[in-house]
Amino acid sequence: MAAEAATGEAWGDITPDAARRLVTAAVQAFAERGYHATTTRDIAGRAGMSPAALYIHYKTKEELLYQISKVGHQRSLAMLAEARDAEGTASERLATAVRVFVRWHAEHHTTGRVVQYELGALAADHYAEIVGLRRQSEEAIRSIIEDGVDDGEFDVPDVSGTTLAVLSLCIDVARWFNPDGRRTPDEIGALYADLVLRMVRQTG
Amino acid sequence: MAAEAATGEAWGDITPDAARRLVTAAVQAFAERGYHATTTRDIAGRAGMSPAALYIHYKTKEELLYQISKVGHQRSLAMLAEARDAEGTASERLATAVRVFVRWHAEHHTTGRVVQYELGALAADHYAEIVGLRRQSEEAIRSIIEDGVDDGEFDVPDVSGTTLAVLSLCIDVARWFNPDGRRTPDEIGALYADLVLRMVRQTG
DNA sequence: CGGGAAGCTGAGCAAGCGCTTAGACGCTCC
DNA sequence: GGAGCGTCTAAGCGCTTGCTCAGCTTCCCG
Repeated sequence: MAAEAATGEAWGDITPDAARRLVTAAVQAFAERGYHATTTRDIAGRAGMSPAALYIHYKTKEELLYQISKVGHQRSLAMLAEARDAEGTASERLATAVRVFVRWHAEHHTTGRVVQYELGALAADHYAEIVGLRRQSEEAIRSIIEDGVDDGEFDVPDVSGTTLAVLSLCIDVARWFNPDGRRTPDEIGALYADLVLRMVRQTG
Repeated sequence: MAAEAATGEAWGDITPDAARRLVTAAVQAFAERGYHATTTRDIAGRAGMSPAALYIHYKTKEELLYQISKVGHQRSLAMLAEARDAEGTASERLATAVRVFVRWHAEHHTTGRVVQYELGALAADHYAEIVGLRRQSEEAIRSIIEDGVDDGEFDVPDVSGTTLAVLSLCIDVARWFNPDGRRTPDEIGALYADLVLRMVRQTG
């Protein structure tokens, strides 16, 4: 319910209405079963239309995945870039980046699952484009960590390895997060921000 | 090459020869394309036989996935349980657990990808069995962290949340690890053991 | 040498797939 | 009022899928 509301909410700016219904239906189906196990008949059915209607709005099933993947990655990148460019110390900016990124992957864990784990089903040219967006996200995190090292706030022997680990930790939230579980997205965001700061800060 | 050798090596005790070839072929195919996108014809072809020969050794395609998943999870659990039961401080045992677990997910990243990310394709009863093994793995990590807290070595406000984060961090290595990349499995294991200790240790 | 199990193949079946087509509906605009 | 357009459906095409089966070979055991 909350999850479904969130799924819909994130795609509010897609028009016409039928196209938006198709995208949200596809997100849910892809997240539950995976791209390859999802049929176009299933997507159309969830959106309340016949199988053929899908092809009026999207040329192929893969184009639906591309749309979802592109929008999701653009949003991720925007969040991380905003945290990087904000005022404040490197610790504050890193904590914000992790908190926001993790919270998004928990709240929108269906979208996150598709965005992060169904990349391999994209066509070659679409895949290349998405990989570009991912590299920019990685650069945003790395840049904050480098600032912290330069300022003497952080003690990080392996900057790119730690960047990878931080991103990996945040992303994997989409895989295991359960909306019926004990923790809210806010709580997980706060916990992870704390854990990441411990990973990079000057040791005692 | 190294990766393929590792893929084969991990399944050395399966007989007869044809069954082992099928399993290693299935691991590679599932890891590359995912379970649903892999055809039984592809698996049989990689193992050097006709599509029909697969069904002499395994009743269904899902049974192949189950076999891979079960053996992989049993090995994971054995590694973590051994680290839990070893001599030494909680710090030493946690570092060993992470180092070994991460190294395995890097060395056997094809197997790891299948084991960790294709669970959802298992039949309901097989899935339930695997979930039991996963819970035991989680308990092993949690137990080491609890020991560290009791001994005053660790400062962990949220034990189960941190346990989840540690496991998640290790598991996700299978997703991003690239054998042609700069880092060896040993190096990643050492880096991650250090990062995890920083997450749990008393802050100075 | 003979018989039966085990391993394997070529051919193919039923079902389900992504996607297309022909045609009908309702809307706007002149 | 009817032409034109965007939206949608029922039907179905061509293909691939997981899986089966009759029959062939190979090898062990007496």
